[in-house]
Amino acid sequence: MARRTKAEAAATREALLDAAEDIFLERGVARTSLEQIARQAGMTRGAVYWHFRNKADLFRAMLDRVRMPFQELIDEIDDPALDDAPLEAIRLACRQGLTRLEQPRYRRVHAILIHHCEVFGEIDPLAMQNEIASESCGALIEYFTVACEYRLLRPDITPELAARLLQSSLGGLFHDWLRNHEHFSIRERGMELVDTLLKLLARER
Amino acid sequence: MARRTKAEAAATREALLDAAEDIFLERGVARTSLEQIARQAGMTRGAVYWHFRNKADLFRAMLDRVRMPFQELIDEIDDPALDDAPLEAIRLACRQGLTRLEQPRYRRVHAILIHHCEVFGEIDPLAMQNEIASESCGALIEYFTVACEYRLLRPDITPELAARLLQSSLGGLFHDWLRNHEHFSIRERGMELVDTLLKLLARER
DNA sequence: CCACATCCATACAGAGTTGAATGTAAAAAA
DNA sequence: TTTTTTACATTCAACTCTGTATGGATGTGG
Repeated sequence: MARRTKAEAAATREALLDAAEDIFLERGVARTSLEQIARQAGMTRGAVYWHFRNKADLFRAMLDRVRMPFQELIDEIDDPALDDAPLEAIRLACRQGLTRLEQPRYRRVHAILIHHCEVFGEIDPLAMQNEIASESCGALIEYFTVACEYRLLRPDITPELAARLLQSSLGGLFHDWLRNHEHFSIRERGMELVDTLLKLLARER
Repeated sequence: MARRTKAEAAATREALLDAAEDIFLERGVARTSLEQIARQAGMTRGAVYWHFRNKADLFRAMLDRVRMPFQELIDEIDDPALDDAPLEAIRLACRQGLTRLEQPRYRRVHAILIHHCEVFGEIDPLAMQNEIASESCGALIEYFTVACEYRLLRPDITPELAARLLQSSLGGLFHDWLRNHEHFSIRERGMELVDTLLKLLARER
């Protein structure tokens, strides 16, 4: 086989990651060999070992394609009016995140991370999930705290409790949806949850 | 090695299942060999293959030790007054389930099922999770429907929405707790969620 | 007390996977 | 153009795990 152009090489790298997503999702991470990934991409294991040190390295690269920090979601909305409307900011951030999750790549990679991989090598998916969860929960608490200071919350609800409620609800819904995404739309049902929860948590007026 | 007494044989079977829980939880299902399980139990693979057909069979046996259907939780409470107080029935059933989850064996096996195993052989953990989820959600909807007929719910909340909200919240909390159970008590925080949600969902009076 | 079934250890063959070594043709650098 | 590097394919040795076959000692039923 001949050497490829730089662009072609980058393309095979992406093809390998695509193939990994496919087979990881189908058979689970542990039970797929690098040979299967290579063949799915029309390559051999030589290509895999050229682009990645081993399976853990490939896995990390796969995850790197779908990072999504919470603050970034807020920034994307980019509406200065949201500084004075924390509950609306939460609502829009959730909408932004839920919408992005509907992109096939995001859904598939998260499904792999949560449902189709165990601890292996230097990779600890549970630690990654913990990072994501605690980061998003921390951001939620901040916004709910502002909402509390603005007297937007019911007086018997603390910001921490509100944040935990919302985060648990979305987390549970997220897990259910990842198990069978064809049954419902995560964006629709997620926003249904968010809207009702925010309505219930908000001070009556 | 000599043949053991019937009771001794049953004990080694349990010891093998205990050992499997230990190592499955530590290294994940896929990466633990039957040899490791046997050695952890002080046996060899011969014992494993005598008591179980293969790893999938052993896995099933491990799960069989912790079945917990929703209706059974209600029955355990056994209070006829609950027929007329569906919201209180839900509350107590949740408390019962959350309490049981704090038993180490239940926690560990569910952690394995949800976070430490992929699809393998004839075993599909996602299908099992789906069964559990849909069963409990169905039961919740029934009780919330009764509550709705009794005018116990806010008029803008449907039974389905209430059930989904509660189930998502508990599911999300459950996942978080399984990832790091030493950070908080599932029973306490779970009941906190349940109580606030039921309070928010109930009709004001 | 005898024969047999049971409970487990040991040994073995086979398959699958990994990582590294080596080969190689073309792209890129000189 | 020549040289070097790149981007893979191919091959090989080592390891691990599985399933099964076999053996042996001892409970257990008759």
